[in-house]
Amino acid sequence: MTDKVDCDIRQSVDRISSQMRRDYGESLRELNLYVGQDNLLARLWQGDGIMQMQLCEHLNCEPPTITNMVKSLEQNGFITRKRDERDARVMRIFLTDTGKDLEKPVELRWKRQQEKLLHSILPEERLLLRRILKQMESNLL
Amino acid sequence: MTDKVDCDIRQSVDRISSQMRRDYGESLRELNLYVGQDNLLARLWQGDGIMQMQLCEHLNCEPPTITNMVKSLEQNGFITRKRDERDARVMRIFLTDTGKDLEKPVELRWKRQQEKLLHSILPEERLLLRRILKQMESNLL
DNA sequence: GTGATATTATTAGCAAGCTAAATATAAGTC
DNA sequence: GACTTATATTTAGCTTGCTAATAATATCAC
Repeated sequence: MTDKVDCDIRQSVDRISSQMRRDYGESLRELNLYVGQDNLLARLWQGDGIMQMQLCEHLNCEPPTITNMVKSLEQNGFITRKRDERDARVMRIFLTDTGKDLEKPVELRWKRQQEKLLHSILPEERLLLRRILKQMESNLL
Repeated sequence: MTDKVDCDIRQSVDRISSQMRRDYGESLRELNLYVGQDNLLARLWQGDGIMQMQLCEHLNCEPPTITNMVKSLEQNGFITRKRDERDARVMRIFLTDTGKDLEKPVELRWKRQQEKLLHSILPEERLLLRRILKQMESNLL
Protein backbone atom coordinates (compact mmCIF):
# COMPACT_ATOMS: atom_id res chain seq x y z
CA MET A 1 0.00 0.00 0.00
CA THR A 2 2.78 2.41 0.92
CA ASP A 3 4.40 1.07 -2.21
CA LYS A 4 2.03 2.97 -4.44
CA VAL A 5 2.58 6.20 -2.54
CA ASP A 6 6.34 5.82 -2.66
CA CYS A 7 6.26 5.18 -6.36
CA ASP A 8 4.09 8.24 -6.89
CA ILE A 9 6.52 10.39 -4.94
CA ARG A 10 9.49 9.34 -6.98
CA GLN A 11 7.66 9.83 -10.26
CA SER A 12 6.24 13.13 -9.11
CA VAL A 13 9.68 14.45 -8.29
CA ASP A 14 10.87 13.32 -11.71
CA ARG A 15 7.99 14.93 -13.54
CA ILE A 16 8.25 18.19 -11.62
CA SER A 17 11.96 18.39 -12.21
CA SER A 18 11.78 17.73 -15.93
CA GLN A 19 8.78 19.97 -16.48
CA MET A 20 10.46 22.77 -14.54
CA ARG A 21 13.56 22.29 -16.62
CA ARG A 22 11.55 22.49 -19.81
CA ASP A 23 9.50 25.53 -18.76
CA TYR A 24 12.35 27.44 -17.26
CA GLY A 25 14.68 26.49 -20.09
CA GLU A 26 12.21 27.84 -22.57
CA SER A 27 12.02 31.18 -20.79
CA LEU A 28 15.82 31.34 -20.70
CA ARG A 29 16.00 30.98 -24.46
CA GLU A 30 14.77 34.56 -24.69
CA LEU A 31 18.11 35.50 -23.14
CA ASN A 32 20.07 33.19 -25.44
CA LEU A 33 20.83 30.94 -22.47
CA TYR A 34 20.36 27.23 -21.92
CA VAL A 35 19.08 25.84 -18.64
CA GLY A 36 22.01 25.10 -16.36
CA GLN A 37 24.05 27.97 -17.73
CA ASP A 38 22.10 30.31 -15.46
CA ASN A 39 23.37 28.36 -12.48
CA LEU A 40 26.95 28.66 -13.64
CA LEU A 41 26.51 32.39 -14.16
CA ALA A 42 24.85 32.68 -10.74
CA ARG A 43 28.08 31.49 -9.18
CA LEU A 44 30.01 34.12 -11.14
CA TRP A 45 27.61 36.90 -10.18
CA GLN A 46 28.52 36.33 -6.56
CA GLY A 47 32.19 36.70 -7.50
CA ASP A 48 34.05 35.93 -10.72
CA GLY A 49 37.68 35.13 -11.51
CA ILE A 50 37.23 31.67 -10.06
CA MET A 51 38.62 28.46 -11.52
CA GLN A 52 36.65 25.77 -13.27
CA MET A 53 37.04 23.31 -10.43
CA GLN A 54 35.07 25.68 -8.22
CA LEU A 55 32.32 25.73 -10.81
CA CYS A 56 32.32 21.94 -10.78
CA GLU A 57 31.71 21.99 -7.06
CA HIS A 58 28.98 24.59 -7.28
CA LEU A 59 27.15 22.84 -10.11
CA ASN A 60 27.89 19.42 -8.67
CA CYS A 61 29.06 18.05 -11.98
CA GLU A 62 32.17 16.65 -13.65
CA PRO A 63 34.99 18.70 -15.20
CA PRO A 64 34.19 17.89 -18.85
CA THR A 65 30.69 19.29 -18.36
CA ILE A 66 32.20 22.59 -17.25
CA THR A 67 34.61 22.61 -20.17
CA ASN A 68 31.68 22.37 -22.56
CA MET A 69 29.46 24.88 -20.81
CA VAL A 70 32.27 27.38 -20.48
CA LYS A 71 33.16 27.01 -24.14
CA SER A 72 29.60 27.70 -25.18
CA LEU A 73 29.23 30.66 -22.82
CA GLU A 74 32.50 32.12 -24.08
CA GLN A 75 31.44 31.77 -27.72
CA ASN A 76 28.24 33.60 -26.88
CA GLY A 77 30.18 36.42 -25.27
CA PHE A 78 28.98 36.01 -21.67
CA ILE A 79 32.32 35.10 -20.10
CA THR A 80 36.06 35.17 -20.81
CA ARG A 81 38.80 32.80 -19.72
CA LYS A 82 42.28 33.76 -18.52
CA ARG A 83 45.16 31.45 -17.73
CA ASP A 84 46.24 31.90 -14.12
CA GLU A 85 49.70 33.49 -13.86
CA ARG A 86 50.91 31.57 -10.84
CA ASP A 87 49.49 28.18 -11.74
CA ALA A 88 49.43 27.54 -15.47
CA ARG A 89 47.03 24.63 -15.09
CA VAL A 90 44.06 26.68 -13.98
CA MET A 91 41.77 28.79 -16.13
CA ARG A 92 40.09 31.71 -14.39
CA ILE A 93 36.60 32.62 -15.52
CA PHE A 94 35.41 36.21 -15.75
CA LEU A 95 32.06 37.77 -16.64
CA THR A 96 31.82 40.10 -19.61
CA ASP A 97 29.55 43.14 -19.37
CA THR A 98 26.95 41.20 -21.32
CA GLY A 99 27.27 38.41 -18.80
CA LYS A 100 26.81 40.80 -15.91
CA ASP A 101 23.73 42.31 -17.50
CA LEU A 102 22.00 38.93 -17.44
CA GLU A 103 21.66 38.81 -13.66
CA LYS A 104 18.43 40.77 -13.36
CA PRO A 105 16.53 39.19 -16.26
CA VAL A 106 17.55 35.70 -15.15
CA GLU A 107 16.45 36.43 -11.60
CA LEU A 108 13.11 37.64 -12.90
CA ARG A 109 12.50 34.44 -14.81
CA TRP A 110 13.68 32.30 -11.92
CA LYS A 111 11.22 33.97 -9.55
CA ARG A 112 8.41 33.73 -12.05
CA GLN A 113 9.07 30.02 -12.40
CA GLN A 114 9.22 29.54 -8.66
CA GLU A 115 5.94 31.32 -8.19
CA LYS A 116 4.36 29.13 -10.84
CA LEU A 117 5.57 26.01 -9.06
CA LEU A 118 4.43 27.01 -5.59
CA HIS A 119 1.53 29.40 -5.99
CA SER A 120 -1.14 27.08 -4.60
CA ILE A 121 0.97 25.84 -1.68
CA LEU A 122 0.41 27.45 1.72
CA PRO A 123 3.34 28.88 3.72
CA GLU A 124 3.05 26.19 6.42
CA GLU A 125 3.03 23.54 3.73
CA ARG A 126 6.10 25.06 2.15
CA LEU A 127 8.00 24.86 5.42
CA LEU A 128 7.00 21.29 5.93
CA LEU A 129 7.79 20.43 2.36
CA ARG A 130 11.23 21.94 2.64
CA ARG A 131 12.00 19.92 5.72
CA ILE A 132 11.03 16.65 4.09
CA LEU A 133 12.90 17.45 0.91
CA LYS A 134 16.05 18.22 2.87
CA GLN A 135 15.66 14.90 4.59
CA MET A 136 15.37 13.16 1.24
CA GLU A 137 18.45 14.98 0.03
CA SER A 138 20.51 13.72 2.92
CA ASN A 139 19.16 10.22 2.37
CA LEU A 140 20.88 10.25 -0.99
CA LEU A 141 24.35 11.15 0.29
CA MET B 1 11.34 35.46 4.16
CA THR B 2 9.18 32.96 2.33
CA ASP B 3 11.51 33.70 -0.53
CA LYS B 4 14.31 31.73 1.02
CA VAL B 5 12.06 28.75 1.65
CA ASP B 6 10.74 28.80 -1.90
CA CYS B 7 14.22 28.95 -3.30
CA ASP B 8 15.29 26.03 -1.15
CA ILE B 9 12.35 23.98 -2.35
CA ARG B 10 13.15 24.49 -5.98
CA GLN B 11 16.83 23.73 -5.50
CA SER B 12 16.04 20.75 -3.33
CA VAL B 13 13.83 19.26 -5.99
CA ASP B 14 16.59 19.82 -8.53
CA ARG B 15 19.25 18.25 -6.39
CA ILE B 16 17.12 15.27 -5.46
CA SER B 17 16.19 14.65 -9.05
CA SER B 18 19.72 14.86 -10.40
CA GLN B 19 21.22 12.83 -7.56
CA MET B 20 18.55 10.17 -8.02
CA ARG B 21 19.30 10.12 -11.70
CA ARG B 22 22.99 9.70 -11.04
CA ASP B 23 22.59 7.02 -8.37
CA TYR B 24 19.93 5.05 -10.16
CA GLY B 25 21.69 5.46 -13.50
CA GLU B 26 24.82 4.02 -12.01
CA SER B 27 23.00 0.96 -10.72
CA LEU B 28 21.41 0.47 -14.15
CA ARG B 29 24.83 0.39 -15.81
CA GLU B 30 25.24 -3.08 -14.30
CA LEU B 31 22.44 -4.12 -16.64
CA ASN B 32 23.95 -2.28 -19.61
CA LEU B 33 21.11 0.25 -19.47
CA TYR B 34 21.09 4.03 -19.32
CA VAL B 35 18.68 5.89 -17.06
CA GLY B 36 15.49 6.65 -18.97
CA GLN B 37 15.73 3.46 -20.99
CA ASP B 38 14.24 1.61 -18.04
CA ASN B 39 11.15 3.77 -18.31
CA LEU B 40 10.78 3.01 -22.00
CA LEU B 41 11.14 -0.69 -21.31
CA ALA B 42 8.65 -0.41 -18.45
CA ARG B 43 6.03 0.66 -20.97
CA LEU B 44 6.87 -2.33 -23.15
CA TRP B 45 6.72 -4.77 -20.23
CA GLN B 46 3.09 -3.84 -19.76
CA GLY B 47 2.47 -4.63 -23.42
CA ASP B 48 4.75 -4.43 -26.45
CA GLY B 49 4.12 -4.05 -30.18
CA ILE B 50 3.23 -0.40 -29.67
CA MET B 51 4.26 2.47 -31.91
CA GLN B 52 6.86 5.08 -31.14
CA MET B 53 4.31 7.85 -30.73
CA GLN B 54 2.87 5.95 -27.76
CA LEU B 55 6.31 5.80 -26.23
CA CYS B 56 6.59 9.56 -26.69
CA GLU B 57 3.44 10.02 -24.70
CA HIS B 58 4.49 7.66 -21.97
CA LEU B 59 7.93 9.20 -21.60
CA ASN B 60 6.60 12.70 -22.17
CA CYS B 61 9.28 13.54 -24.68
CA GLU B 62 9.71 14.43 -28.35
CA PRO B 63 9.84 11.96 -31.25
CA PRO B 64 13.56 12.38 -32.02
CA THR B 65 14.38 11.38 -28.46
CA ILE B 66 12.51 8.13 -28.96
CA THR B 67 14.25 7.53 -32.27
CA ASN B 68 17.61 7.75 -30.50
CA MET B 69 16.65 5.67 -27.50
CA VAL B 70 15.06 3.00 -29.64
CA LYS B 71 18.10 2.85 -31.88
CA SER B 72 20.39 2.36 -28.92
CA LEU B 73 18.15 -0.25 -27.31
CA GLU B 74 17.92 -2.13 -30.60
CA GLN B 75 21.70 -2.13 -31.06
CA ASN B 76 22.05 -3.56 -27.56
CA GLY B 77 19.58 -6.33 -28.39
CA PHE B 78 16.79 -5.40 -25.97
CA ILE B 79 14.12 -4.59 -28.55
CA THR B 80 13.28 -5.07 -32.22
CA ARG B 81 11.38 -2.83 -34.64
CA LYS B 82 8.87 -3.93 -37.25
CA ARG B 83 7.19 -1.80 -39.88
CA ASP B 84 3.39 -1.89 -39.43
CA GLU B 85 1.66 -3.71 -42.28
CA ARG B 86 -1.44 -1.55 -42.46
CA ASP B 87 0.22 1.82 -41.93
CA ALA B 88 3.69 2.00 -43.43
CA ARG B 89 4.52 5.12 -41.43
CA VAL B 90 4.52 3.48 -38.05
CA MET B 91 7.22 1.32 -36.51
CA ARG B 92 6.09 -1.21 -33.93
CA ILE B 93 8.43 -1.96 -31.05
CA PHE B 94 8.83 -5.43 -29.58
CA LEU B 95 10.83 -6.80 -26.66
CA THR B 96 13.48 -9.44 -27.27
CA ASP B 97 13.92 -12.21 -24.71
CA THR B 98 16.88 -10.31 -23.31
CA GLY B 99 14.65 -7.28 -23.00
CA LYS B 100 11.99 -9.25 -21.18
CA ASP B 101 14.54 -10.65 -18.76
CA LEU B 102 15.43 -7.16 -17.58
CA GLU B 103 12.11 -6.57 -15.85
CA LYS B 104 12.93 -8.19 -12.53
CA PRO B 105 16.46 -6.80 -12.09
CA VAL B 106 15.31 -3.32 -13.05
CA GLU B 107 12.43 -3.50 -10.59
CA LEU B 108 14.83 -4.56 -7.87
CA ARG B 109 17.07 -1.57 -8.45
CA TRP B 110 14.14 0.78 -8.72
CA LYS B 111 12.79 -0.35 -5.33
CA ARG B 112 16.20 -0.17 -3.76
CA GLN B 113 16.56 3.40 -4.97
CA GLN B 114 13.11 4.34 -3.74
CA GLU B 115 13.83 2.93 -0.33
CA LYS B 116 17.04 4.89 -0.18
CA LEU B 117 15.19 8.11 -1.01
CA LEU B 118 12.37 7.65 1.48
CA HIS B 119 13.69 5.49 4.30
CA SER B 120 13.65 8.20 6.98
CA ILE B 121 10.26 9.62 5.97
CA LEU B 122 7.24 8.52 8.01
CA PRO B 123 4.13 7.11 6.29
CA GLU B 124 2.01 10.16 7.22
CA GLU B 125 4.69 12.42 5.85
CA ARG B 126 4.80 10.44 2.65
CA LEU B 127 1.08 10.90 2.13
CA LEU B 128 1.31 14.59 2.79
CA LEU B 129 4.33 14.89 0.57
CA ARG B 130 2.59 13.14 -2.27
CA ARG B 131 -0.37 15.48 -2.04
CA ILE B 132 1.79 18.57 -2.21
CA LEU B 133 3.91 17.21 -5.03
CA LYS B 134 0.80 16.43 -7.07
CA GLN B 135 -0.34 19.97 -6.49
CA MET B 136 2.99 21.29 -7.73
CA GLU B 137 2.73 19.07 -10.77
CA SER B 138 -0.61 20.52 -11.71
CA ASN B 139 0.73 24.02 -11.14
CA LEU B 140 3.11 23.41 -13.99
CA LEU B 141 0.48 22.40 -16.54
C1' DG C 1 -8.11 10.49 -59.25
C1' DT C 2 -5.69 14.82 -57.92
C1' DG C 3 -4.24 18.13 -54.48
C1' DA C 4 -3.89 19.82 -49.88
C1' DT C 5 -3.36 18.53 -45.18
C1' DA C 6 -2.36 15.16 -41.15
C1' DT C 7 0.54 11.98 -39.05
C1' DT C 8 4.76 9.15 -38.12
C1' DA C 9 9.28 8.87 -38.07
C1' DT C 10 14.01 10.35 -39.22
C1' DT C 11 18.05 13.37 -39.81
C1' DA C 12 21.13 17.15 -38.56
C1' DG C 13 22.80 19.91 -35.17
C1' DC C 14 22.80 21.68 -30.73
C1' DA C 15 22.75 21.42 -25.31
C1' DA C 16 23.76 19.10 -20.56
C1' DG C 17 25.74 15.24 -18.54
C1' DC C 18 28.62 11.14 -18.07
C1' DT C 19 33.25 8.02 -18.22
C1' DA C 20 37.83 6.95 -19.71
C1' DA C 21 41.94 8.50 -21.39
C1' DA C 22 45.24 12.13 -22.51
C1' DT C 23 47.75 16.53 -21.57
C1' DA C 24 50.03 19.92 -18.95
C1' DT C 25 51.70 21.71 -15.00
C1' DA C 26 52.81 21.63 -9.93
C1' DA C 27 54.51 19.79 -5.85
C1' DG C 28 56.79 16.36 -3.16
C1' DT C 29 60.63 12.87 -2.74
C1' DC C 30 64.95 10.92 -3.18
C1' DG D 1 68.22 17.67 -10.75
C1' DA D 2 65.33 13.49 -11.82
C1' DC D 3 61.21 10.62 -10.54
C1' DT D 4 56.87 10.12 -8.84
C1' DT D 5 52.48 11.64 -7.59
C1' DA D 6 48.71 14.94 -7.49
C1' DT D 7 45.84 18.52 -9.66
C1' DA D 8 43.35 21.14 -13.55
C1' DT D 9 41.73 20.86 -17.81
C1' DT D 10 40.74 18.90 -22.31
C1' DT D 11 39.43 15.42 -25.80
C1' DA D 12 36.73 11.59 -27.62
C1' DG D 13 32.72 9.23 -27.53
C1' DC D 14 28.58 7.98 -25.57
C1' DT D 15 23.65 9.04 -23.38
C1' DT D 16 19.13 11.81 -22.88
C1' DG D 17 16.90 15.74 -24.51
C1' DC D 18 15.66 19.59 -27.53
C1' DT D 19 14.22 22.23 -32.25
C1' DA D 20 13.86 22.72 -37.17
C1' DA D 21 13.70 20.63 -41.34
C1' DT D 22 12.87 16.47 -44.20
C1' DA D 23 10.75 12.22 -45.95
C1' DA D 24 7.22 9.04 -46.39
C1' DT D 25 2.77 7.67 -46.00
C1' DA D 26 -2.35 8.46 -44.96
C1' DT D 27 -6.41 10.87 -45.12
C1' DC D 28 -9.64 14.17 -46.50
C1' DA D 29 -11.82 17.34 -49.91
C1' DC D 30 -13.03 18.21 -54.35
